[in-house]
Amino acid sequence: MNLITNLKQTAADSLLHLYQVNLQPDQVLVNATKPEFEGDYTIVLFAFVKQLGKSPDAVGNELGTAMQKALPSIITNFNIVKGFLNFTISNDYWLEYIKNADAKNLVPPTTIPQKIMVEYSSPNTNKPLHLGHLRNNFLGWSIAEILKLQGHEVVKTCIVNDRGIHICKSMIAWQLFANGATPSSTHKKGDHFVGDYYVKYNDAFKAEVAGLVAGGMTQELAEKEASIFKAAQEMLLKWEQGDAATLDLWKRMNSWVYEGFEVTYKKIGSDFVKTYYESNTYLLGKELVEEGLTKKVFYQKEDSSVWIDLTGDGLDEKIVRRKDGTSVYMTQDIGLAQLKQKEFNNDASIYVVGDEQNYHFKVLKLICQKLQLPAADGIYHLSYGMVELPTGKMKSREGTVVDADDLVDAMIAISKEKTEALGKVSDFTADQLSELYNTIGLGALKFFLLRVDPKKKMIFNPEESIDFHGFTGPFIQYTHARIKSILRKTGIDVAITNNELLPLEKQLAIELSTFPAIINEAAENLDPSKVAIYAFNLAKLFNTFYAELSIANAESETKKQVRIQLGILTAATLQKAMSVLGIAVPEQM
RNA sequence: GGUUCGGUAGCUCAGCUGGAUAGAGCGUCAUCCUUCUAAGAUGAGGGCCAUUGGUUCGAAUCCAAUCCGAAUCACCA
Repeated sequence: MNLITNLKQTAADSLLHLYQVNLQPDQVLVNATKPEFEGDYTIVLFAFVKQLGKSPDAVGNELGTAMQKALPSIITNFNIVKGFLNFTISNDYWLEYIKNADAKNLVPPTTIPQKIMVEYSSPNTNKPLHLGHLRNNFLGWSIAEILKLQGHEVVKTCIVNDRGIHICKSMIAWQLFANGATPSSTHKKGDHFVGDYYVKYNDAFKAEVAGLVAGGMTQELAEKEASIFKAAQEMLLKWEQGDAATLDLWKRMNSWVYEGFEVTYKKIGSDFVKTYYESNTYLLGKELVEEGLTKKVFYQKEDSSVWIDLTGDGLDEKIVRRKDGTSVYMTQDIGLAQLKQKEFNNDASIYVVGDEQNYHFKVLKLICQKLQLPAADGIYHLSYGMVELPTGKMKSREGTVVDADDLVDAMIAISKEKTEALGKVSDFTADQLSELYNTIGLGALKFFLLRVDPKKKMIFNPEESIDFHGFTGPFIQYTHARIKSILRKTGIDVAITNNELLPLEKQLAIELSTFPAIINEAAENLDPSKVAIYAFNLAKLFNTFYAELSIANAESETKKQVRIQLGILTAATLQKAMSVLGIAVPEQM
């Protein structure tokens, strides 16, 4: 049992015994003691003082005495300051912790493992990935790894938006302007190649509309009448009718895009167990509409369109089938949820999707629950805020989109520059160097995007490059490399003997011991930033430790042994924490 | 207009299941490399925690109202 849980439980037991008050252990507030006071952990007494009608000092004394008696090997001392009961934890307790902690198994597996699906990335096949996709990918990948670390089985999936009018737009533009050019004939990455034609479509569209407006048409009408737009609409119709030539072109252009995505995913480390394509799933959910009508979850209007009334749940009415019998987005998603459930039988399903779709996922979950689909209660929306520029939202039409490939390459280039300037890796081979630059560049980028609470929107300023100092990935990578450098010199065979721990040694042990709780918190809140913040605090603490105390040249052999073990545990914890963020830590940098 | 989310240091963010003097990083200034990696450490400076009221022994944290910003309320996905 971890120490804080133990203290809470003991406090609850003691209170019951002393005063016959029945409290849940979680109702007892146990905090780390503020550094300016003596002790390690603090119980706030005010909560019970009132119902007991005693003074805080009296309660503190009685509770402190009882708890010390109950945990004689753990609590060595206590004091009371203004309603705060401070406990000092025994040296031996922490020494035992340091001795027994297993660097290879830092997080105990959950007792109730589940099968959890994480859907993330969801690219469109008409343009390359951008900064927003990076946040999505890193979040999805990370939350999957956090759940895995807890012992859950995780299925990573991706839904590709590969059909619709926007895809037809790049297809039309390619027909009109490409002259048969391909990614290989132009030496362009496939997704960028297709993206360029999407831009070309928009330019041509805009020009045509401007011409029509100049000829006296209203803007609105011109947008509908533009021939290039009509061509795209026609193409969508042909696609839906299964026209062979259209499907050929569609497949061909999509395959270019997938080749490009493949490169990017490989570089940033995204992987999926199963990829769903909207072209296969967009007709799903039709039977569910029938089922919903039978169950009277849905109802039909006079025009024969089908709706669900969610006004009782504080939401609006929502259409689930058009009057022409076709599905809408919501219907597809219900159908896809059912399909995923059938194929993988998952207990829970996490959707990593931007916060603009909060309403959609609220409705999705509600409808699935009302239809009594299995695991409907296990639907979670990991909603994240947009990445914005100092000038506001990124807009592809205005060319203010930060391209994923460009950004990743820029980060790697910067890490190369900085590493060369420091000149600490002269013994590396060319391959090792390029791997190191990747590790550091991507580490900086991933950490930058993951260190912020996902649900908050964040601002990225392309003018200021992402930092490599302070609260950053490279800082933590550096701390890891630093520890490894020491351990290469000292060796890692340790024998811990009786020993007094110095404050910094103890502090480090305490910080290390909270890692499993941090992973839990991150998993419960679907929030990798908790792990990022923890890794930073641990690295910072180690660096203070490093500046104050020598490991290799410790005052005594017993001290040296303890510090080597602390080094091993810190390095392992940093490595593990960073690994669930998708960030590798180098041995040397 | 309804709903949801946000407003904390010059900037980017923690803290929000109420607790002791509100924390980091960047930036600014100062100090520390003949001793384990200075991508580091130490210190200084910087705050009406949007505003106003309420609950409480105690409020950045909970409640209410107001102001500002964003998203959404599509038979687009």
